[in-house]
Amino acid sequence: MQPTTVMPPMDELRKVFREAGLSLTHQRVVLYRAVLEMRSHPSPEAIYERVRDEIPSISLGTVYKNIRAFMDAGLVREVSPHHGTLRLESNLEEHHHLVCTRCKAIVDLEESDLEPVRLRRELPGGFRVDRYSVEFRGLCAACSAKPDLS
Amino acid sequence: MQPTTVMPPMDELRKVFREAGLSLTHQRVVLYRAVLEMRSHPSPEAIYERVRDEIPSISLGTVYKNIRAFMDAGLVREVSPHHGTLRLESNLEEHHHLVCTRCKAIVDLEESDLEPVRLRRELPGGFRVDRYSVEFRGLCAACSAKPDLS
DNA sequence: TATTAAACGATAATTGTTATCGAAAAGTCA
DNA sequence: TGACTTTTCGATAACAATTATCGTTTAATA
Ligand SMILES: [Mn+2]
Ligand SMILES: [Mn+2]
Ligand SMILES: [Zn+2]
Ligand SMILES: [Zn+2]
Repeated sequence: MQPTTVMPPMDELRKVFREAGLSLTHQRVVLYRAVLEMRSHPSPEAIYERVRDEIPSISLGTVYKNIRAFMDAGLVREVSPHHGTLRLESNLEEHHHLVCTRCKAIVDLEESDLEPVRLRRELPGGFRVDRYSVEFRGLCAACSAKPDLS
Repeated sequence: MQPTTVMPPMDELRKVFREAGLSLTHQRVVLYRAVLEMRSHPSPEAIYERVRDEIPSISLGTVYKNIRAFMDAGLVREVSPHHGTLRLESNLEEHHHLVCTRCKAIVDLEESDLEPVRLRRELPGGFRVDRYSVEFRGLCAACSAKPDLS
């Protein structure tokens, strides 16, 4: 059972946006609700398609701009810190990763560096697992030394 | 200590490429060796920069083509299956992912679905971890039903 | 070495994303 | 509420990462 994300009512949304420093527009409300409802980790395109039912005149640029605003405000995240460019893996051994979210560095962690991951239940509906790996996200030494020039 | 990737000598390379169905070209040899040496999970651009020292006339297109060929042959992999496009995460709880490498579907796994991940050693040099998550890669039910139309 | 198939380099095309800008809507405060 | 200021919107241009095209060069085969 998924943790039920209650769809925030209008006055709750007003507060959320206020605290995020985002003024409340119709497009934003519809976009935010759409993203919260879609539990499929949607792409900008997928959100665009979905939201066009409600606001046919909305522009793809507006979708991107607001997604970015939501991310900057911490209302949503991106699934992968490497979505911008392909990164190659030449280490074919089973292993794990340490990922710096600032400089995008990726460092290997040997499989033997951690205890084997153990599932407590069956995986949902017939998913066939090839491999798994653990991703530790954070800041590398160099990046956490530098000031947060956001 | 990293598992030392021995740089394959020429006759070993000849065999690797033969088995992968790739004819042996100078560009390929240099590219493959570069990727194996670079343990930083390099981007195509980074590989390009590196290889230009040895083959100044090489084209970025050739880098992309051969990376693709290496991936198709299973000689290297891509770090993230979602590097093509941004995917949004609206579930701010700690959780994990089931990822279908065919259709790119991403399904949440609750934190409580697996035993906590435990490290056996200290993390290398001052890395500060914000969060971690486990990614299970494989084929979803729908995709593993369908034939492999590659 | 001649023939054939595959790969290369240059460059055009595509795709995902961001920037620009005038018009429209939202925030502010009397 | 209305005048004024600030922000956002939609349209579209610009960019960046990646793939496709194509004539030339190189490798595989015998
Ligand atoms: Mn790795
Ligand atoms: Mn998720
Ligand atoms: Zn870093
Ligand atoms: Zn699938």
